[in-house]
Amino acid sequence: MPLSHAQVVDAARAILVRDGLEGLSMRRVASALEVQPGALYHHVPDKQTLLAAVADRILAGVDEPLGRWRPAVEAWAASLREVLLAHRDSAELVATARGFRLSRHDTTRHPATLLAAAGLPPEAARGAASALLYFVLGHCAEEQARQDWERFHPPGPATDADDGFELGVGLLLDGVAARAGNLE
Amino acid sequence: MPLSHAQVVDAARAILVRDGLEGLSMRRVASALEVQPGALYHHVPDKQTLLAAVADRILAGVDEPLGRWRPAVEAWAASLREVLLAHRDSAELVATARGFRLSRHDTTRHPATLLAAAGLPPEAARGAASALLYFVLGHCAEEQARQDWERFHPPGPATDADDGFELGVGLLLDGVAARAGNLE
DNA sequence: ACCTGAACACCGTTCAAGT
DNA sequence: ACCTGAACACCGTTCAAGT
Repeated sequence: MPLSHAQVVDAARAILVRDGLEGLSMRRVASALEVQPGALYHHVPDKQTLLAAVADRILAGVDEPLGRWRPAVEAWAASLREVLLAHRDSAELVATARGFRLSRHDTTRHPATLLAAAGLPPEAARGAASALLYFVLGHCAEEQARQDWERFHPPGPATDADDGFELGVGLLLDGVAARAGNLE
Repeated sequence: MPLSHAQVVDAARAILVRDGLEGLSMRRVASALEVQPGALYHHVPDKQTLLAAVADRILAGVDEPLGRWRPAVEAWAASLREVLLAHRDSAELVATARGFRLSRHDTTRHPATLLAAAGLPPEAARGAASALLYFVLGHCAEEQARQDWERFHPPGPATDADDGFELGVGLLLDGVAARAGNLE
């Protein structure tokens, strides 16, 4: 039975979760699938595209809640964070993959829609959704870098990551509320 | 005349600006200095530490403006963006180097001080400063990824990056204003 | 102390040859 | 079409040996 594209992406995702981003090499994906490295290139054009596919697969698990704009956006942000924290190093992976411009997944589409419904002009809604995404990625990358660090080093001083997360989202949404016409 | 730590960091920074982050290898730094790769390890323990030193050197150029909190924080954010945009791929470099936890530079110290003076409790001031940093890094990483892309591909649809930047900073600072006691 | 020369254990990617 | 085997052009890092 020949290898499929989905199997390659899945194997890569499994290695990411087990060994982290720095352990995710084409050769290790190949060896996990018991295949020669060159065989991967029948299913994926290069490593960048494979990483983008892994990022898309992870992001596919993010909820797209509806309802009153503020709780819905807060739930979206919380779901994004939850999905990222469930996959080691995925915040950095997603940030990196965004740079390649090879993603199919449009991460900001849903929050931008919610913010436009709140009364923000389309341009501002997209901008605010991007700002939210940057904050969540930056915050989760920091959390995951700390987790990676503490795999091999003694834990540093405890910090409440949840509080910091809610603060950042809250500040941005307060800013939105101040500018949005429709406060329902 | 023997090589110095500063020369190694400078050579690395020059290669970053010319060739980008993916072109920045220990072997290229060595060959720019007309030295064998192994020679670098007398001045730097490993590549991660070198990257962190380059990031610190770049961030040393960021202004630390004083005065009324809101214009001062806006000026800090604008200066950070300016410094990042002047060094190819530096937003991604700084984000990556932060993950190593090898930096001497405390990027959020100054804005956190300004925000505390604005009336935010110390914990919230640090959180808001981090949120600002995440936004600036994310926004600049996106700008620089686009610049890298357009080195070899036709330009995509024009977007106004300045507007997006001011929007993000404005949303966060509106949120701060809503929570800060001292509005001077 | 500082550097060379050479090696070690890896990378991503390509490609003729086989089935 | 799909994979193997083998190669190519790179990596980061280490270390005996020289000065």
